[in-house]
Amino acid sequence: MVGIDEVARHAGVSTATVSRALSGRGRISPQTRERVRAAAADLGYVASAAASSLATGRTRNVGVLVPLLDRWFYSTVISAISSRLLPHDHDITLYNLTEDRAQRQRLFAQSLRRGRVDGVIALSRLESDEVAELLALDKPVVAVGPNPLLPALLVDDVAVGRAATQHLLGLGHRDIAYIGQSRGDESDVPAQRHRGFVQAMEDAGVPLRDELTLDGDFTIEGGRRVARDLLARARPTAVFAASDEMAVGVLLAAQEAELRVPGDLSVIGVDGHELSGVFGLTTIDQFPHRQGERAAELLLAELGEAVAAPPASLPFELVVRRSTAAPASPAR
Amino acid sequence: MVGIDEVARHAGVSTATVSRALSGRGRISPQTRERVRAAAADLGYVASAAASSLATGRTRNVGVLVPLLDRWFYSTVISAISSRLLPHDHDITLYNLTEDRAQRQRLFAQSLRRGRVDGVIALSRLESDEVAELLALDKPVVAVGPNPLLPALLVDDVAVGRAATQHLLGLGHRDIAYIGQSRGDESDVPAQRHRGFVQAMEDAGVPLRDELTLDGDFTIEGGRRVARDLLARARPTAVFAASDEMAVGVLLAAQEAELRVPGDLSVIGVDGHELSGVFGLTTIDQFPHRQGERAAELLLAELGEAVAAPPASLPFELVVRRSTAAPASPAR
DNA sequence: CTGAAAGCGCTTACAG
DNA sequence: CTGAAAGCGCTTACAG
Repeated sequence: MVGIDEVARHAGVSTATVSRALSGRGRISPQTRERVRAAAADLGYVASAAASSLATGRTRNVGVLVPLLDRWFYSTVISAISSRLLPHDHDITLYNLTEDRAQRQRLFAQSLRRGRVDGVIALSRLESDEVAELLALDKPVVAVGPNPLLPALLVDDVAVGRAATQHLLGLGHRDIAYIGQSRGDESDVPAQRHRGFVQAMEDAGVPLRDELTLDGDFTIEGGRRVARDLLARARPTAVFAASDEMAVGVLLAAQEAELRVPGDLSVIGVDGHELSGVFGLTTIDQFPHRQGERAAELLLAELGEAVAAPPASLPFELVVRRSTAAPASPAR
Repeated sequence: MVGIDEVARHAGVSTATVSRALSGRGRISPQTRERVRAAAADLGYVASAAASSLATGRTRNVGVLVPLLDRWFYSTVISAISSRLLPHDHDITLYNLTEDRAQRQRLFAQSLRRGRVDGVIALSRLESDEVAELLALDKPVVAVGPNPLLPALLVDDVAVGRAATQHLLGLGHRDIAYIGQSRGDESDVPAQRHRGFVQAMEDAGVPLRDELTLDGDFTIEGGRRVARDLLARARPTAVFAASDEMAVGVLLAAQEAELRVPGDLSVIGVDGHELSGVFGLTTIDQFPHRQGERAAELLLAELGEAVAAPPASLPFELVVRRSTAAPASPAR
């Protein structure tokens, strides 16, 4: 690889001048700048990342902490982050956080402290000691999704749960089952969506029934399994699944049970997952791509690379497709 | 961040000794090593990536070139790469290659030449000028999937196509439709799978019928659209879709057409996509997770971080589920 | 506007 | 086994 000295020699200037010409920092005459640029282009010179980051303290690299790389939501967000960072010439290094505490410990104690990143975007939910280590880095951090103690980009998931439920209530449903996830604490996304469900039901004066609240672990299979059980023993007219993947599972279970959707059963999900379109699933879209873009913009702003976007809660939107309709009127 | 000087002072040694004690390179007395380690641990010292990579020329970082981050196959492979690299203390920086030629150009001409990576894993198909720039880096490169001119990890996709077709032929099918993708050159995965299909049909002496060879663009929607058309005008007893996503689309189209699977129509896909299990789809699993692991291992070997795995073609395997069966015997 | 020189924080021959 | 010192390739006050 050609270094800055060679460029300096070719352009007949000092390395200081080369650096200034190429970085745009500091005053320099237009002619000199051009001469240097030409020489650099000729030689195919690109400044070494290690050397310039050692000299400046900046890496132009962002760390992204992700729990599961091969999940649609996360890969969509990462893709969006990448697309926003690229124009600002920032790279992404990916840190896959497993459940393995020791491994995570090493990530925070070692990897992140090597100074390889200028800032961090956390898609993973972090433990409080991890948050402490992260903040000790003294670098900008942006979280996507609830992450106590960290500046986070949030969707109002209580409102999301309410909106989904109100859609069903508005269609005339009263026997509504809820499929979510019970473990995790109160600030979790699943818990928030459930709270919205409860609020909407209570507001509508519809009594909650325990046997219609289920745990589907946020996968297609989980949704299907739970719905299979449910439909074998109860006949709700509608199901609100707290994720599109679970909702697709419900659709499959309904089909197995020979129930028509939405004739016999309405189903609504949450996410705006790519599968929701395929299955004609009504959903609350939470625009994960936009979440990634916003996270990247926020971080760039904190890094002084862009102007700060106005802080705002993340948007969501009801997308009505063919999986929801008014309940069949009872035989009269 | 605390630097090496501080550790040296605390341990009462020179920075050279600290470096040796921590890196394990060079001879050092056990006592000194321990003293240094203790001091480093106390102070929470971690060597700066920029400084040590400037000094050694090694970054302990691997670049991964990916065409589409939010596609199951790629995110699965990346996840596997990450899991293999982590134990060797190597990070991943992600380069998302879009279709935008100018952007790609900048990636190869600038980003990759900054010296931020020790090697590259290419999941994207590269143009020949891009390959040239990549090789000019003079760093280890491993490609996953066909990539002319690059050392590549390959599944024998002709054999895959043959295996899928032979499964259907073996069940007694003769009217077999093929859904793939026609654009792209001969070394492409789609073209290879198609060749396998053709070979198996010819070997079995079953004439090929043009009207049963279709283009489904490798998405669920594409597979569905094409299968809808197909089933409206022809009645193959089986469909071989060159990807699981297209095969799922076929399943959905069959359902719309009120055809039973496998009673009226057998369907086989390729990939081992997570959806194949959900839909009971017979498929040829190509173990993408293993592909990522192998790619990482190969690269680590070239970087001198591990012993070379024996080079071998990547495995695949027929997974029979409930979407394939013998054709219904014609009414007698 | 430009250059000489110090400095960023490590690593590693070289000497001892 | 250990240390002093040079060097990795940039950037940036400081002087002029």
